Amino acid sequence: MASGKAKITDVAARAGVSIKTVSRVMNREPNVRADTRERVLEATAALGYEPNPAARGLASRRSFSLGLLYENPHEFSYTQRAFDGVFASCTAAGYTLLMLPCGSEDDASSAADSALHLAIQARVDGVILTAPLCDDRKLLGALRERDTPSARIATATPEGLSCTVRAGDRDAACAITEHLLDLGHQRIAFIKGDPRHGASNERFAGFRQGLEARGVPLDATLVAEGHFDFDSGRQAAFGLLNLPHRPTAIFASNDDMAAGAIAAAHALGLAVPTAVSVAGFDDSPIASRTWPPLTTARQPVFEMAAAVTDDLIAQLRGQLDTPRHRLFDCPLVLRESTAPPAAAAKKEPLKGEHERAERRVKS
Amino acid sequence: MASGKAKITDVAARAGVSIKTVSRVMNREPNVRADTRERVLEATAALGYEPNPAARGLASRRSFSLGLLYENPHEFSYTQRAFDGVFASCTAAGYTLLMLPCGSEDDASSAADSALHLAIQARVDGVILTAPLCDDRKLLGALRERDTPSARIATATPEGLSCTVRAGDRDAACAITEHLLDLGHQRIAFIKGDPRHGASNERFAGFRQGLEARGVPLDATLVAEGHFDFDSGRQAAFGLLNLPHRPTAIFASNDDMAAGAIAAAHALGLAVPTAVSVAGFDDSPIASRTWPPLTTARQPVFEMAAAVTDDLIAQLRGQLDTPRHRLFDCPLVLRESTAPPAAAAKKEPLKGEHERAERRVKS
DNA sequence: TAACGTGTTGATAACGCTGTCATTCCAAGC
DNA sequence: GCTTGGAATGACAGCGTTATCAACACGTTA
Repeated sequence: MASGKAKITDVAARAGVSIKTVSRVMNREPNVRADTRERVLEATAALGYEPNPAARGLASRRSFSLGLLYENPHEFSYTQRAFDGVFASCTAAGYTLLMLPCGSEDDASSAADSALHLAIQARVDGVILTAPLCDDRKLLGALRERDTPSARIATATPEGLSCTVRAGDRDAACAITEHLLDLGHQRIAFIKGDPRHGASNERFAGFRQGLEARGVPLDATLVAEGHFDFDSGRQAAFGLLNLPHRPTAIFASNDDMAAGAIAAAHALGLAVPTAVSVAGFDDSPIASRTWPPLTTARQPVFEMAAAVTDDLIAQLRGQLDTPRHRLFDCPLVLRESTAPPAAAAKKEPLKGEHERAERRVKS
Repeated sequence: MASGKAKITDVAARAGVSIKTVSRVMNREPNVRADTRERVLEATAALGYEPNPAARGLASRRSFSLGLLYENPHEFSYTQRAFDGVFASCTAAGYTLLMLPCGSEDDASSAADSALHLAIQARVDGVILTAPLCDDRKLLGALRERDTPSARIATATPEGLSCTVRAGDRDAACAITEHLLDLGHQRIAFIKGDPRHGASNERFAGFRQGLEARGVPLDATLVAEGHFDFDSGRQAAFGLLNLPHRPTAIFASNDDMAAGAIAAAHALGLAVPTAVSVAGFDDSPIASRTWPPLTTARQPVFEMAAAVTDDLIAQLRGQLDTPRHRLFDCPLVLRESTAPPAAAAKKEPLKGEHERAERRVKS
């Protein structure tokens, strides 16, 4: 209730115990009699006592804070969702969280450098790395050298001493591909993601796996490069949709690129999904903001981030002897951007759009 | 170069000075001879010395960190953009930054409480408040009580002891309205924002001002309530576009709602901008990801956040005697979601769309 | 009864830095 | 040469907590 200026000696005096006992209570250490603990808690409440984190950090050589390292994110909502998950776990465990953006534009080495500098300067107890930082060998080596525990989100190498979490990218990409095949699509284009992300390879592998399972050959002309951002998705889709024999479906390996593909289709006067189906990946906020909303696979970023943070904190507390490697499923999310290919699509793509629009007006 | 374990005594020994002199150099204090400073800097570099923030904080009674308080943001990219700006200024000034999300869903009082708790626990030197937290009287009062300096982004009350920054919402909204009027629109609908945000009133005021300047009466049936999020924008637009005598343009008071309005128009088979023009506000990332991309007003969130952070830090350093209140212009961004009203729009809205699409195919 | 173990508590020394104040240095003025 | 004053530097005491280790209380066993 009172001003936040009480210190541990005040609490100790009021509770009639030594400061060490107060410290024990605050840190939930064992071997404190129940009634003593009660008295101390009463005193802390009455005085509005909050331990001074600087003093705690200095004496214990820990900072009780973690750093979340990320590169300038391509898909701008991913970091936010990861942050929310990490923050939730940090708060529950009494840790504070620092977001540590790392310049990326230029070269990857500078990203690693700035990451390190930030982490060292902030003296965090551990860091959480998002893709593609989590697979940067130089950065990982430097962290190991400094004995900074780390956890990795969406890594390509789910192994080693640090806890990791990743999504079942391959299976989900395979499921999306099969969904498109089930709808009757035979010419399915794929837009790859940033090759530095481990997920990119996995998703492409899932796409190929899905085709193979159905005996549909991979057409290399229908595979385009992208970088997980809207513009690269739009560019790639323009190229694909201008092909002499264009695809009836585009599977972009994330939602931001899928949104770009939709924009490209619109710009070309091709209705989605009537003339061309589009699928994404992640179920990020933009997936439900496009028109039509995107069929995608839901990557549970919040849950993944929270889980791996729990693991890292457990590791810091010595409650985890061997690192844990988690895998989360990405359930298919069916929305309106995918549909069976129109038989007449190649000849009169606009017919479908017109009919569809009319059908919906005043709905 | 070396391990990050060097302490100030090591540096002092190597440089042949006292620890106090090292401290002076590290803190850029005056009255250190140039060659002494050089020797110290050489030693810090050689030893890879990084001051221990906990010890610094304990001794100086400062944390060298700021907190960025925000509510569960309606428009998910705003916080990220603000964060980037605040972070840039913090880094430049040697401060670290804590993001402090405050639960909001339920009641506003709990948001203020959780905000306070976070800020106190983290012992930040100051906090930066985003809307609508920045106008929460209870929160502001509690901060003042605890002598926690604050800065406010997008406040409705640009006054008082804390530095503030806001956008010229009214003027920009007026400019957008005039843009629509200039295109020939007479029936312009407006979707209001979350009433707890000061910007909501300002933008609505700007809309009315624009109409008034041109002598167009305000039609109350064309004003809908929204909450700055996609869904409320879509809902509101559905209502407006289903009106017997529907508007030819919709001005949504932020981009997320405008994206919702576009989705509603698409769902009703109304082409944008041929059958209905849509304008947003903010120029957030989604503004360039919709189809068609949004005409909007660019709110320079990064610059605003960076500027107010600079001001707060200057205040903390005692370099600013009276609080500074900044105002940033929001330039109009013309994209493809606005166009002159189609003469035939009311009778055959789909005609325009069809033609437009055909004209664009293979472009 | 004495010795022992276990659970509980406290006295005191760090932790690595900054603030305060004393001291030294050195050039300028008499 | 001696004094003076401001610039440069250092000695040392905290800052508020945790860690270490000693001390104590109390029930159990020999």
